[in-house]
Amino acid sequence: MTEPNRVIHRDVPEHRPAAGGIAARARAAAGGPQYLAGLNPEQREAVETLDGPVLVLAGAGTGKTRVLTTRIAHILSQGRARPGEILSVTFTNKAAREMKHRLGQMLGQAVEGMPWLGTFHSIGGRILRVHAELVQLKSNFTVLDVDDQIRLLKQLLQADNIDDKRWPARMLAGLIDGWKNRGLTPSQVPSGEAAVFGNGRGGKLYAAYQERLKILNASDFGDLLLENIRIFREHPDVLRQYQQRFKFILVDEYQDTNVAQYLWLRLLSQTPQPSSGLQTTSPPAQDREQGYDLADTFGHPVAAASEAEERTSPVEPAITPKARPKNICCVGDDDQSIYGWRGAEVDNILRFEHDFPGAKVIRLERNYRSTGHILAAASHLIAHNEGRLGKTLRTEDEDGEKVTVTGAWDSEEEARAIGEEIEQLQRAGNRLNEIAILVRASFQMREFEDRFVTLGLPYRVIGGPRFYERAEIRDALAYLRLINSPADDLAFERIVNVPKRGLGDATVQMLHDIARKRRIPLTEAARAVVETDELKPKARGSLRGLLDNFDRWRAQREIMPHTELAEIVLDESGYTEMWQKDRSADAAGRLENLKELVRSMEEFENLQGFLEHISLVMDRDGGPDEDAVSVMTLHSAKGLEFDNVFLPGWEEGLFPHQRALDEQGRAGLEEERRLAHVGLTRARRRAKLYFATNRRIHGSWSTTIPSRFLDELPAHNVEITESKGGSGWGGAGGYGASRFDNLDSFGSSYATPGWQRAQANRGRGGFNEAGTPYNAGGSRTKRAPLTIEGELVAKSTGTSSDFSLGDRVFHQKFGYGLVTKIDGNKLTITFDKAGEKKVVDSFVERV
DNA sequence: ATGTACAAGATTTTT
DNA sequence: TCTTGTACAT
Repeated sequence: MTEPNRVIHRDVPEHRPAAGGIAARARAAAGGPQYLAGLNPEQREAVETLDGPVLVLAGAGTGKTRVLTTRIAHILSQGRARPGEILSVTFTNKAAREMKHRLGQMLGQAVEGMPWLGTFHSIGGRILRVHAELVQLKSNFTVLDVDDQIRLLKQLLQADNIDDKRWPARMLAGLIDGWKNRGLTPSQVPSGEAAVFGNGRGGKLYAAYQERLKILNASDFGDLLLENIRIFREHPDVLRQYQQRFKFILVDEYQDTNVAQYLWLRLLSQTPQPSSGLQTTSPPAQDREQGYDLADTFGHPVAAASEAEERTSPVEPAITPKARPKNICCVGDDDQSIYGWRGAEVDNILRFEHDFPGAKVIRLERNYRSTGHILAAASHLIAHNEGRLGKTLRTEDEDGEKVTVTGAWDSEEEARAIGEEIEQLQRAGNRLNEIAILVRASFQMREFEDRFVTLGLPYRVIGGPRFYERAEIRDALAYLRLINSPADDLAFERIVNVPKRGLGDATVQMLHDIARKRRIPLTEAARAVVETDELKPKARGSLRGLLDNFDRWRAQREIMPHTELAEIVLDESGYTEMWQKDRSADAAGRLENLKELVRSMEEFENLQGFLEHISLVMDRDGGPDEDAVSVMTLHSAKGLEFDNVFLPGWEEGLFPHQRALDEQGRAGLEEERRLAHVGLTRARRRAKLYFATNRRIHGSWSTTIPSRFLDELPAHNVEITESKGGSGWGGAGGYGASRFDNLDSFGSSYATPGWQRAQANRGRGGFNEAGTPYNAGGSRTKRAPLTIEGELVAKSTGTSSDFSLGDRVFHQKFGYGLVTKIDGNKLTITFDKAGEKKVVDSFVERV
């Protein structure tokens, strides 16, 4: 083994002696411990309790991030640690950036000396790079993303002639990912899942996958942490170094950590024994039972290669009374755990006190974000969950406006109603940046986009494909990756025929066969093949040309700046040209993105540095900050806040999502409810809930019933409104009042779906399907008489659609037209002026 | 090697 | 209904 100490020093430049001055600077910048002044007593305690493990149970809007940043400032200011001795992990890059930004504001320059600030994966990756040789990698390994992972698996499946259509590579990738998140070896995987790989063969495929990763000098995201854990287990001296280095550990969003992250944290957070090295005792029995046993976990990811090593089981660091956990501070909210489906363990936070003996639990319960009504509604809703630690949030803000609940006929009307409310808010002086629409599933977004385009309302969709996930960026990066590391098969494969150069599947397949048989990377295989006659002359020439290009670029790399090299590569490879020739609408945008990519390279010293950054950190930065409504999923809204929040689609089957209920049962329901809680608590001043009675699911119309979560809201804080602005299902006079009775008042009528009752009781024609649970696939032919204020009075029908093909109709907005297609209540009409449109039959009138 | 026709499947998503 | 991926023909 090399001398990790030295290596680490190279890797951590901020650890120079000058760092000691930071505490002083920090104190000066903050004017003494004045930064503590604005904190309430709870927050202050969370900041100042520096000794021993601390769990901060922080509800929504209680100043979590502020506590974490202030805590770091406090540690520095007290001289308890130097920047390099603090490890702060967050869940997302976004959160890490936010933290860094705030620290910068608080400490000025000092933040530059704060290197161990980032996500689990980025920090894990960083440690792994330093000790790469311990897992038989070179330190410049590439990190595969999901896409690469899937393609690698496809290759392996193909090579092994495993062609099981039920389990395509993408699903296998998902499984492997899941296993790694849970810290499992193939042998520990639940039999149902293991069967996917076939008996015995499963291990082989997995082993082949891991082996191939090593040959390609690559790692997937799961391994960034798992290999870390392995190194820590097998090389106690390395572990001890990091244990000694990190005097303080801070973790944000602890409720979202998965098992691998948990294990990693637990290893790092122990105090090493000063005298006799690490304890070798076994972990507590409870851990073993619950599958958290460190010793059992992931001896070696490559099953075949590991057998020998596993028997010489290394010493197992464990938390014992002697090796006490030290200054770890985890911040989280069990009520905001919404990532269970991807391996997050709420249990981690629920078990904190058990895992870290002597832990102090501090609750932050004063909410600084939302008004009284919103907070009350959210708290009452979440109180229906059983498995929670329990917090009672309070606010000193005014009650504000009640949470509104609005019913709409269908999703289109829902979008229209929300659009009009937004315009109203805008007229009243609200900035669009302070308005968000949070949906459960991304397919809901389209309806809003359509509507906003019509209205000319600026909007932005958050959480679309990230910058670096775009095809053109990934292609360009593949070129650069391949220059940097010739062994990068996935990069090679990605660009070997992009732009088209006559090297199709057959050629690539051949290269694969050679590469795998000889256990060499594709590039080397290509080099070998070019020397033979195995390829047709045309393909051979083409491949040779490509290899020559790369040789030239690699040579140029030494003598020219990397940005210039990038431009040359994109140019000479014909890649830029390919998009220039492309006539499709987004080609210009793609070229623009490529320029942006080159521009972003300027910040880095060299190609290597840039690529390392890319694989772990690069994130699309929000574009220019123009005023626009945000549309996003509830999941991506976590951690954000807006004055006005619209929450459409509160219907059974959609929210709570049917699949969550089917697959996770009660746990699934509780997670959905937490999601609802997260949604509500994003709002500062106004929260507006919507449900539609009809929604199109996979193309066919279904009648839906309002979400049970609506029943779980406290009547006192909620107002039932009509769908506004000429779109409601009118005549809601007595409707509101009757609903109030059905809203939940603490502890009562949880089981009775009041909304369903209310609907059934209305006794209005047309709602004959209301209350019928979720009949997917049923096409709706009967409908209610609609009073559309300001528009038309729709037809009252007791029978099926009154329109027939060829009917001449009138529409308020589009004018006169001809019915050309009928689909349930959706009509396709060719309007005289507006052209062909799809319209709900209630908005047109036969003339 | 590339274009077209048809079937299947369609939450949430970070690194 | 619409997208995506695979099978097949050119």
